[in-house]
Amino acid sequence: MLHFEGLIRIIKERREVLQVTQETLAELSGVGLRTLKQFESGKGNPTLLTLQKIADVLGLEVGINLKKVSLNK
Amino acid sequence: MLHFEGLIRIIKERREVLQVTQETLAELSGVGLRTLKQFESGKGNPTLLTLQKIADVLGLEVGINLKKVSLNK
DNA sequence: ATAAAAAGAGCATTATATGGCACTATTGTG
DNA sequence: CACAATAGTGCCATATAATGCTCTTTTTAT
Repeated sequence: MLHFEGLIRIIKERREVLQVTQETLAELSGVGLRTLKQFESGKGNPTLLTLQKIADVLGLEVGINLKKVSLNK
Repeated sequence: MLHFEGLIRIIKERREVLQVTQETLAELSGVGLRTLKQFESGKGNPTLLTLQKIADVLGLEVGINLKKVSLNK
């Protein structure tokens, strides 16, 4: 499972900025520690609900937007 | 499973704007028709990968952003 | 350099998402 | 209205996400 680099990066950075450990984030969000570790380490394919729970605690929100178009590719 | 109204609305609207049926979107995205139906009807909790596949075909992308702060409430 | 804290990984179990099929309901067009 | 197309649902088998436990690796602080 891979392709979630962007999302993962944002979550990790945000967690670090807020000085929250995986363990604390797991507790606060209600997501299992194992699940969080899996996701942050790039393995795993979380459900939308799991992602939302994590994001929520970090003051983030999951959204869906128009893709930015890059002309050349 | 509920709470994904926003995401669902965007996907449905976008699908309708593009005049794509659920069936076609399912085929194009590689996501099972059943899964797509579940999601759009507000039942279901798709994985991030599933959501990405759907979004991708519609020219959308899943992202995570700072929550907008509402002062009151 | 070492100890403590935090992050990652193997293994096993449980919960749940996926997806096919057949059927029903809703919507839209004549 | 009436028929066709599209959307939603029950049932069910299979795949895989979620989670806990234990252990290893990496990072951080002293």
